[in-house]
Amino acid sequence: MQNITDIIEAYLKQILHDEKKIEIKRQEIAERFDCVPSQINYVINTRFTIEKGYFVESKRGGGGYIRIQKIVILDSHDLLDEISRWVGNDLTEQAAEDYLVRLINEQLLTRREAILIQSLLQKESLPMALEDQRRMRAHLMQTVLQTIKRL
Amino acid sequence: MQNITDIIEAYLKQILHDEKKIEIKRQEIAERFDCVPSQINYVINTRFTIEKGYFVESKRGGGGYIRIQKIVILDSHDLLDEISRWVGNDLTEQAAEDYLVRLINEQLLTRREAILIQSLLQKESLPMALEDQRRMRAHLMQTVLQTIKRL
DNA sequence: CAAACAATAGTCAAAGATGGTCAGAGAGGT
DNA sequence: ACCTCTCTGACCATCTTTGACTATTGTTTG
Repeated sequence: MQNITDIIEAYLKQILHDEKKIEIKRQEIAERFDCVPSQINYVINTRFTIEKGYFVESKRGGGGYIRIQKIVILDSHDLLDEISRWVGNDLTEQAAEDYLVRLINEQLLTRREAILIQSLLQKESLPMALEDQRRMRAHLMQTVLQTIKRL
Repeated sequence: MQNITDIIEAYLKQILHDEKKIEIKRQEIAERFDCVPSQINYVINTRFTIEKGYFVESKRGGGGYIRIQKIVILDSHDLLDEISRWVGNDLTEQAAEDYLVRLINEQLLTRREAILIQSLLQKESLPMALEDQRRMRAHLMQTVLQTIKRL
C-alpha cells in the first residue's frame, strides 16, 4: 500500500467513516498528495464506484467540487425491518429457516453465516419448553436482524 | 538445499512462522536472492500451493504485491475440541469474545460471522438469570464449535 | 447581455510499474 | 543417456501515473 491511489482511497474512506458524506476540491487533494488532478478521478473511478456502494457527484467551474457519499441501501434496511415486524416475539424453526434463505437470496448473509445462525436457532440449541423456545428463537432472530444492519 | 528455490522457500516459510501472512514484492525478493523475477513464481507454484496449505493472492501494476497466507486444515478440529473442553457448560461474555477472536485468528470464522455470533451471545440476547445466561451461552458456543466443523 | 476570462472538473491515451506464463536451457540423480 | 526438477528470459496482462486536451460553470468586462 505505497501507491498513491491506495493512500488517497484510505484517506477518503477514513473521513467517510465519520462523516457520511464528503465534499472535496480535486485540486486541493491533488496538491495534498502531490499528484496530478486526474489522479483523483482515477481513485474515484476505481475505488468509489456504484458497485462498491458509493455515489459521486461533482461540479466544474468556480466553486467546483466532488462529493462522495456511501450509499445506504434502503431496500435491504426496509427488508430487515419488515422481517423484524413479521417475526415479532414468536418464531418457529421452519419460519426461521425460511427467513434465513430469504436473507441469503438478498445477499445480506452468506451461506456459511446462515448455517451458523440456523444451528443456533434449532431446537437442540434451545433447551427449554416449546413456547419459551419460540420466544427465545424470535428474540435471537431480532438480534441477528439488527446486527446485519451494522455489518 | 543449495538451490535457490529451496533457499527462497525456507526464507518465506521462516517469516510465515511468525507472521501469519506475508506480502512481498516480486522484484525485491528476486533482487535479494539475485535471480530473475519469474523464479519467485516458480517457488510459489511449487512450494506454496493450496494442497500444501497456502493461499496466494497478487496484484500487478504500481503498488503490486504477492501475498501468501498459511491456511488451516486438519488441525482445526483439535483446536475446536480443545476450546469446547475449556468452555464446558459455563461461559462469560468476555471469555466468549476471546474465543471468537481466537477463531478469527485461526481463520475458522470471518469477522462478520464472529460479530453475528457475538451479538447472539451477549447478555442482551439472553433474557434470563445470570447463571442460566452463562449456561445458555456455553451451550450456544458448543453448537457453534460443532457447526464450524462442517462449514 | 454577450463575449472573454478564470476556475474547476473530466477524458483518454501513452508511459510506467508490477506480476504471470511458458517454452527451452541447465543440473542432478539413477 | 534419461528423467525430473530448476532456472532463465522473452513476451504478455493488468494496474497506476501522468499530462495534454476538453467540458462546464462562475465572474468580469465591453
